[in-house]
Amino acid sequence: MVTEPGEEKRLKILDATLKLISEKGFHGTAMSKVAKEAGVSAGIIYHYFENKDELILELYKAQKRKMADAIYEGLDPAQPLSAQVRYIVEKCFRYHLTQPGITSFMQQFGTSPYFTCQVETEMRVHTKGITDIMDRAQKEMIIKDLPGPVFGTLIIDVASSLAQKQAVGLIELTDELVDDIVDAVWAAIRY
Amino acid sequence: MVTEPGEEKRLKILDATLKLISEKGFHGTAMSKVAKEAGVSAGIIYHYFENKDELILELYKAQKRKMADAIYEGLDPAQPLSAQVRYIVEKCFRYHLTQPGITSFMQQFGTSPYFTCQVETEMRVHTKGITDIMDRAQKEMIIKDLPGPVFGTLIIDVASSLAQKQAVGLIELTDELVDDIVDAVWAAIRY
Amino acid sequence: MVTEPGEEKRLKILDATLKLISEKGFHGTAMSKVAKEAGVSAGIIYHYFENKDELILELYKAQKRKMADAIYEGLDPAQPLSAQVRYIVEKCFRYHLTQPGITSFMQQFGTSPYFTCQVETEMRVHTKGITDIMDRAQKEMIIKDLPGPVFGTLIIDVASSLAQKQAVGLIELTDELVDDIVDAVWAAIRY
Amino acid sequence: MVTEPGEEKRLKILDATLKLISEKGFHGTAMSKVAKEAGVSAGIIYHYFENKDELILELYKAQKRKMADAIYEGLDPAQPLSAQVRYIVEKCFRYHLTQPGITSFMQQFGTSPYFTCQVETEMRVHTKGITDIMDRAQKEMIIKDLPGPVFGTLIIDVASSLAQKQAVGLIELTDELVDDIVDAVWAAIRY
DNA sequence: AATGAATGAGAGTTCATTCAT
DNA sequence: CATGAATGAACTCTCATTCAT
Repeated sequence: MVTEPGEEKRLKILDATLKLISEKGFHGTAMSKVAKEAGVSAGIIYHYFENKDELILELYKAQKRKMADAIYEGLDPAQPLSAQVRYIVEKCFRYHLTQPGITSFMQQFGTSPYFTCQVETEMRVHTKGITDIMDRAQKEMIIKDLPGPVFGTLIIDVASSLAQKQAVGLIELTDELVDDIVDAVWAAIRY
Repeated sequence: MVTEPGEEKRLKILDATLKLISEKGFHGTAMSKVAKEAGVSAGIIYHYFENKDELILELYKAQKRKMADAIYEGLDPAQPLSAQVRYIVEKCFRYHLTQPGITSFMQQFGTSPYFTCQVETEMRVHTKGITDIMDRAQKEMIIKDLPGPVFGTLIIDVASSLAQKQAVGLIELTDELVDDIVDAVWAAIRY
Repeated sequence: MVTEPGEEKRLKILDATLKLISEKGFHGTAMSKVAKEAGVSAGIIYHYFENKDELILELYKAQKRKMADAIYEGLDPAQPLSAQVRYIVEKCFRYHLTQPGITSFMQQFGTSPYFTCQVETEMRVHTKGITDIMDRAQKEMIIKDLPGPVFGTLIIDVASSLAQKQAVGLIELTDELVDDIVDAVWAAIRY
Repeated sequence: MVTEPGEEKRLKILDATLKLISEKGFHGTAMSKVAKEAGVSAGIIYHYFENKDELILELYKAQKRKMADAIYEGLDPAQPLSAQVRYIVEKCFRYHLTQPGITSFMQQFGTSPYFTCQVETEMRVHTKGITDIMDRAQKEMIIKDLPGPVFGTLIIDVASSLAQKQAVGLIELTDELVDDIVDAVWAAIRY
């Protein structure tokens, strides 16, 4: 058994929440709808999560972790740092563009009153793999001397903003365009 | 009289909505609270706005217009285009950083299901002053050949993302840092 | 107009609450049932009372006041103190015996976690007319030197206990029996 | 073994119920909390008790029995009847004053819709030891000619009322005060 | 005998919206 | 124009009870 039976249900609830919030927003996502979407009873959600806020917070943390892992995955430490940073930027863009649901949720969370300094600080443990590379690139004067969150904005927030604009039909992000944007972001952050 | 008495009340309602949503989010902003904050009765809101969604939409449009006007204001057509574009970028940053309430609302709107291609297209009339400059700068190969919304992301969304991170205490944006970031953004968009 | 229209609805809600709690208990009295019994919508209750606890508390205070007034009413200050005390005891018994609903509610409240020292202390203002007589009777050595709450128990709690036993059919309180019990209580408290 | 293993668990459930209801009331006492307090699973309660109402009823009966036994215990049949009655009154007061949890539960039960003529009639078997003495005292004209439940009220309900007032801090029942109250009650019931 | 995850009805409460005044 | 009491559907959350294990 890889996942216990309880864990599986927990995941179904998180998935349903992600789907609904990305489609209907926080306000449009009732717990009863989450239950229905997840195929569970309304009451059981409270067995796994203290309340709606906690459920949303847990979802955010899980997705942030997952994103960090996905971006870090495939990184070749043997490569020069500049290549590693570019890899991160590109991976970040691909990640968001291919998963509009996750992007939508993360953006809503990040712009809502849920988003606090504390939560973000807690997440640093999981993004350490990436921030370490950025820090080293900074010391080696490969990228600019800017605070970490600024890189976060230039990379993650730009990627997710664009992903959402694509989702609503404001732009079409072809592979070439993505390449150009990655180049632009690279130009922004390189020393 | 510059504003009619009715118009004044309308504005008070919009201001109250902006304040509450920026602080408490869509969910935490009840119409009754908007009324109380605006110092009007609950019923009268429906005289000025069809319903809550329409109120929020109107607020978004009004703020978008205001922002476009504020950024366009002071632009010197006599200056070289590159200077004008830099001016826009800088103005945009200052605008968001000094008005966290507006930024918070705009971001919440922009990441919510309210945000649609249609609304955004409607707004183009008001941002024309700015987009025209960007278009001309593009033709003169001062800035990259990227779709308009990409510039929108690199400038507006980056500015508002950073403004919000500052609001929750994740970064402190000193004047020098803002200059550096404007430089970085300029590096991203320049040809 | 003796009562404003809003006050009238408030009273209907309080009456409905009294009736239902006396019949079904706190647990068996849902807000929706109160609304139905009062002939109002579920939501409006929260316009008059902050929440269920507050509604119940208000009901208690109102009934306590009403009871104190009813018992005090008709008291002849010209009569000797001993007659006045006996009058109080008797009135108290009659009051509870003729209004089993009120008695049931008051008893449930008084034995529940709602009942606190603070609430009871607040009520002293309204029972002052009665407690003053008791105090004077005590000074004149007409009744025993016992703390006020002990008299409260011997008179009010005994009366309500008996009223409830009658309500469930455990005793039948004829007029003569009530007279005998009043005599017994008088024997308990007299000097 | 005095108690079988099953009986022991049954008692733990009853004890937990008593504790929680005395502290939080019927409403604030969920079966899951009873289970946790008793250190058993939620499901097993239904092996010992048909449902929550039955559990509460059983608890009441058990406590009523226990109280009757405790009060009867130590009674010396060789003593004159008047002394025996006084002994009962005093024991009753001490019992309630020293066990506020039991008193609180019994009072809540006695004032709730659980309390019926039938339940009370059933309990007569267990209080027979006491009621017999009262009956004999009545025949010998030591105490007044009042129905049994009236004595119940004057003794038990007065005792529990006072115990609760002490529990919430409305009075402090010193030994001397208790003696005085017992005297008062005796004055009420004696012929 | 024992567990505790699961159910689902129903609780308290909120809130967008209406409408008599 | 303006009020705010009133509505009632919908929300979050709880809990007595069941049942597969």
